[in-house]
Amino acid sequence: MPNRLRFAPSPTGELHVGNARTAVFNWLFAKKYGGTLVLRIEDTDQARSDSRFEDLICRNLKWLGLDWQEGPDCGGPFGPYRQSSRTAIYARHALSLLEKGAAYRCFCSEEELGRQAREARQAGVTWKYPGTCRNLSASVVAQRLQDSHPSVIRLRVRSGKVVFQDLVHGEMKFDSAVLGDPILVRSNGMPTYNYAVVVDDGSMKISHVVRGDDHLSNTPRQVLIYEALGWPLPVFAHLSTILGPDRTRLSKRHGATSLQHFLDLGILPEALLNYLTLLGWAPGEDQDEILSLEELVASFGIERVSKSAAVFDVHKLYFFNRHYLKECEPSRAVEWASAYLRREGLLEEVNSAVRQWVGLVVEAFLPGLDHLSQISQKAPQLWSFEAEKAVRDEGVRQVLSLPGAARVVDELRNQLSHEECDVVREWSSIVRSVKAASGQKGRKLFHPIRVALTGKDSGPELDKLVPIFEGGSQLELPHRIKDCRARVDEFYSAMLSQGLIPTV
RNA sequence: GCCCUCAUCGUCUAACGGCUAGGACACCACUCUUUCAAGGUGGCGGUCGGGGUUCGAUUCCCCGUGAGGGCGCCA
Repeated sequence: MPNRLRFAPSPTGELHVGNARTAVFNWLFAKKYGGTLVLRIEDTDQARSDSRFEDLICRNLKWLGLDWQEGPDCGGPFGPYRQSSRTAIYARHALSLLEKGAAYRCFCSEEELGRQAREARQAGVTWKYPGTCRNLSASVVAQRLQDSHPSVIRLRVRSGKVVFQDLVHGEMKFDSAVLGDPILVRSNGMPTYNYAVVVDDGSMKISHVVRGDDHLSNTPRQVLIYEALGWPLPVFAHLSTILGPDRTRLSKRHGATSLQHFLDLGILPEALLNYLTLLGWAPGEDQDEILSLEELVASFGIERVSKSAAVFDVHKLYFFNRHYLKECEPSRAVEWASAYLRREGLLEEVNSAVRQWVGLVVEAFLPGLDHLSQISQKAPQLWSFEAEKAVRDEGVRQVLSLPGAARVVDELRNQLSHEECDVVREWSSIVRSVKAASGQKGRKLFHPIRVALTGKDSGPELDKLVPIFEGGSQLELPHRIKDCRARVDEFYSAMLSQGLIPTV
């Protein structure tokens, strides 16, 4: 029998990393052991479902690098793949259960049952459906239906143990005595979740149900529905929950949790995929944790999946992202970075000259970035050079108090003042000349140069910044970038006005 | 309240019942460097508590404790 896996999100919001991880494990399972992955949209909650989210979820999954063989977008032999278009199927099977006597109609009112449940809870007693309508005679049922008395369809739960196999937890055994007869079909004719999944998984011939362990307690109920339908049980694999740093279920209040959010942040999909896989799974003794898509598939094994809940640690995600950012094709980072800079209004038209220049910017700032959107915090310093303000900065002042600092700035200004000098090409010889003329070397040489050029006491390497300043000053940008000469001149004047240049 | 699940450094995890409980992230220190990063080297740090079984328990069993989930005409 071929392996058939499924991922079944509800289109009620953006795809959460917890659900994405479930999708990843399903996908890995299908790739590793060979199998078909089915995407099914669980949109029976009409009030909260929105096709906009369905579209977004699909796009985000593809962005992560996942693919599926059957689904609402690509069709397949077991469709339709949206629960909202499967109501006839649910109704048909419900009818057959009714005929078999495996299910029955219940006319108890929602209010009455709700009242009982509340009272029981207050009294501290466990409540389950008492089975009032379990054994109504056929004529009574017919009469009430005739009177259009509203009714639901309930499963007739058998007594005894319920057993199923779970690849993560092993054999699971439950006593059906704690279960009340669950509702299969609501009074409005819509199926309940537990019933719809079973009908879908069964009729789509799903062989392995890999999902979150929040469904573990519902599984016995579902197993009984499989039994009633006379269908073979799939093998289950219940994945542990992902928690926030406070050890509660990861949710919106923990901040960034959706795939779309990480995409916007400038997290590379391969980094997120690698991290998500490592949440609740480890490749084994002494194996590197940095794993490509192919390596992940090769070393994955469902039997190594952890049973305990895992805390989502954004620092480790950033670690992977830094790694993949350094490895990634430069053009990819440049495209992405350009988008961020355009959003900040720092770029307009991105032609090939601009693109080349952004390449330099990315190369200069990349080593310090956790995620690419940080470029929009770092890069603006290329534009915002204010010498007057800079010389009042404490860090800068400290640099300028180094012996010979003023001399270095003065010499640098002299060197840059030659009309026909190509600053980028001659940068190292300019530095050499400043060094010779000022008699300074090491930090006493480079530090003053840095502050005069950038107005800051730290930042990317000067060798990388100089081409960025010079190149940037030649480009048609929304805001002009000052070249080295303008910077040093300005800085020198500011020093003069602050009395930082000793008069000789 | 009842039912279910889970429990190794701060976090993610590894360890046929048997080496000094291993690795990764984070953190700290050192190193490299013109600075901040990045890189390199090293360090700190853990088997939830109590009972058993055993020559020997992180591992098996029981009892606590803690955490998460389920008990809906939500998914």
